Amino acid sequence: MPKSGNGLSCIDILRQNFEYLFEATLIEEICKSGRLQSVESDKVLIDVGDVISHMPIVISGSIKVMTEDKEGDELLLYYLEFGDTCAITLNCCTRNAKSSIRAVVESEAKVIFVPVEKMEEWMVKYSSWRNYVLESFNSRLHEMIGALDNIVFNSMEDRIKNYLRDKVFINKSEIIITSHLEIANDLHSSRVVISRLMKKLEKEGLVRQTRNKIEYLGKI
DNA sequence: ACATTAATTGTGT
DNA sequence: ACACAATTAATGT
Repeated sequence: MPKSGNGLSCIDILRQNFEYLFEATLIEEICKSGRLQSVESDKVLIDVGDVISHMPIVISGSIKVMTEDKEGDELLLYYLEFGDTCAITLNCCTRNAKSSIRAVVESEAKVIFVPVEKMEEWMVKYSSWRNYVLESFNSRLHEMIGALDNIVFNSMEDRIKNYLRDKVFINKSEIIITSHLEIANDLHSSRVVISRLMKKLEKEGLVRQTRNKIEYLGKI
């Protein structure tokens, strides 16, 4: 029994948002096989090592995707927003491999979960689906390349700035609720380094901060 | 309202 | 990187 949150059925939401992207028959199929779910913040949708049985399509809210190394340190890869789907999931599930990523809900989201078998079936059957999947694969890849050269070529200070800017954008709020420790985990750094740099950014007037809250004062 | 505790943040070495 | 101090939020009495 899928919760739709605001009383809209799955098919209404799909029609509303994907009308011009998918043909009507495909929308019906997605509705039949997929299940719509509202998920609260911090819920872990997919964890490292999980076997993927469903792929997510994000309707609203945002989802944070990261990897984890063997010491348990994380690295933020990219965010998923409206209309996005997770490319790595696609890769994993078609070959029935285990997930190398973790997906956590960043801000309360509505997500449609589609079983893997259907994905493949639709890839052949609907060109709109094929395009959607390939397109999404492509943009995820570009985001990851962006994240990579951010890491390689930018200083930690710039990485924090980018991180804050992204978070403001993704949550559509200048107010960021998070701790220095969380930022450190996301950026694969240490808490002390983040605290020092955040203090500096505060002095420069880019942010104002109180405990667990950062107010972004720069341009977006 | 106050004291206790836990978590977060700041700083010096 | 580590240790510790300072600050703040949460909780119980």
